[in-house]
Amino acid sequence: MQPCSRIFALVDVNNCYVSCERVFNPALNNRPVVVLSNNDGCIVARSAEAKALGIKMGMPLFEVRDLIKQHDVVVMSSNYALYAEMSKRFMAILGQFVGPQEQEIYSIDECFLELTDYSHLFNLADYAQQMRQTIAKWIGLPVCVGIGHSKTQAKLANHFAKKNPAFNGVCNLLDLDPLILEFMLQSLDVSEVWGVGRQHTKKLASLNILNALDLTLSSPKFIRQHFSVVMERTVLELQGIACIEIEHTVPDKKQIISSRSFGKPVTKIDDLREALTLFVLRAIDRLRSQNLLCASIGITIKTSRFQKPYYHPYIIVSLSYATDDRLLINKAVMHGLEQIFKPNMQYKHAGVILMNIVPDSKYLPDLLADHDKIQERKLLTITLDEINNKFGRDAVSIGSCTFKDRNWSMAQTRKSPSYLTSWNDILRVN
DNA sequence: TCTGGGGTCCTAGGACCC
DNA sequence: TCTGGGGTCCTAGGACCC
Repeated sequence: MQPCSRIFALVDVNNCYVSCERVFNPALNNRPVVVLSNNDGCIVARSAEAKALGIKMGMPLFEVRDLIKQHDVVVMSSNYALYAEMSKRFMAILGQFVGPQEQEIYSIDECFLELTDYSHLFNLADYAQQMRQTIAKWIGLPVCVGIGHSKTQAKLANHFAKKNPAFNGVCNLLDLDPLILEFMLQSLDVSEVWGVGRQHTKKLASLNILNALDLTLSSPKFIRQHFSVVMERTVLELQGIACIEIEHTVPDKKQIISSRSFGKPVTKIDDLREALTLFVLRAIDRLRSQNLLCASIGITIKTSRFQKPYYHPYIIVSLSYATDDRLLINKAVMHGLEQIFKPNMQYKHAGVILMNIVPDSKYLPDLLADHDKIQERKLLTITLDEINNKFGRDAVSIGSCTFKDRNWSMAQTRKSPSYLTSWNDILRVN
């Protein structure tokens, strides 16, 4: 074990949504419980008891109706506001165990920690047990912790911690006997590895890579030839070489989706208009809450994918400038809808996607100060007001900037009403 | 009859510019 | 008249994640 190798942990709430419900309703303890998706259509969370009955993640409710009746399974609609609040507290508690740079909120119920600097201060398994106990005591949620030399290893270890009670909720790969680890990897289907989905599982099988050990022992180069850099990284990570960093700050969204399935099929364009208008409002709320603007919008409507013919058109409407204006965006969405709407169809789903997202102009000073932090393509928008206030010049610009050797080059998009040709132009007027 | 919602990244290929 | 290559940008599609 090299002294310089990094150490990561993944902390994960067990059966998150069910566990959150149980905190406020202890009568649910020791009973099979499932939580449903938005339209009460699918199962999105299951208690251990429900899993034991063979109820699978993502199953449509109607397929397990009999099982549910037979075993008196508690069925609940989801309450995302509750889960989000519990998640916030869960993350805050973990924040007391590491520095802000060492914590990544990965999803509502998962948190990566970097523990590299703690291994000489604490026994890491004990430290992880402390986290578990604190979370259990303060907010009543059960969690498991996996520890390894990379995020992928930490994920794997977390899986082991959950499946094998002997670990008592904490699995530290670094402490494991190599032979036992090898056996565990061999017993684990390759599809359980983080980053390996259904399609890749099939392809890996054709290459005779069937379990986690096979993949760990594969040559990264060989894997790169058959897959992409993503899978190559997965192999390296499995081998204990950290390739994926902790993201301690939440990056700006690159797209914001608001979409829903309809309980009953929708046939009239007016009903779609109504639904899409609501989605626009929801999406813009999220856009604004993060001080972002968007410059194009995707509109999608779909018939049931379980029925033929499956009609699922998609259109992108570009705006001439980045905005968060409700009326403007809604108008664009209505326009797009008219392009793709076909009558006599049974629509089951619709959605709005805000794209081409850029920071609100109020971040411009930060961008100026930190411009060497921006390494690659990044959309930069400067509004008319911003230019007037800051630079006293009447200009509007939307464009992609490429950062090269501390010089900005700016390529205007076709849509720009007018544009500045270089970053220096802006600096000069200043 | 009933089948979730919200994201990211990578790659390939075409358009376009110089 | 014919012919080129490097580079960027954009999009679609496919894969993955929770």
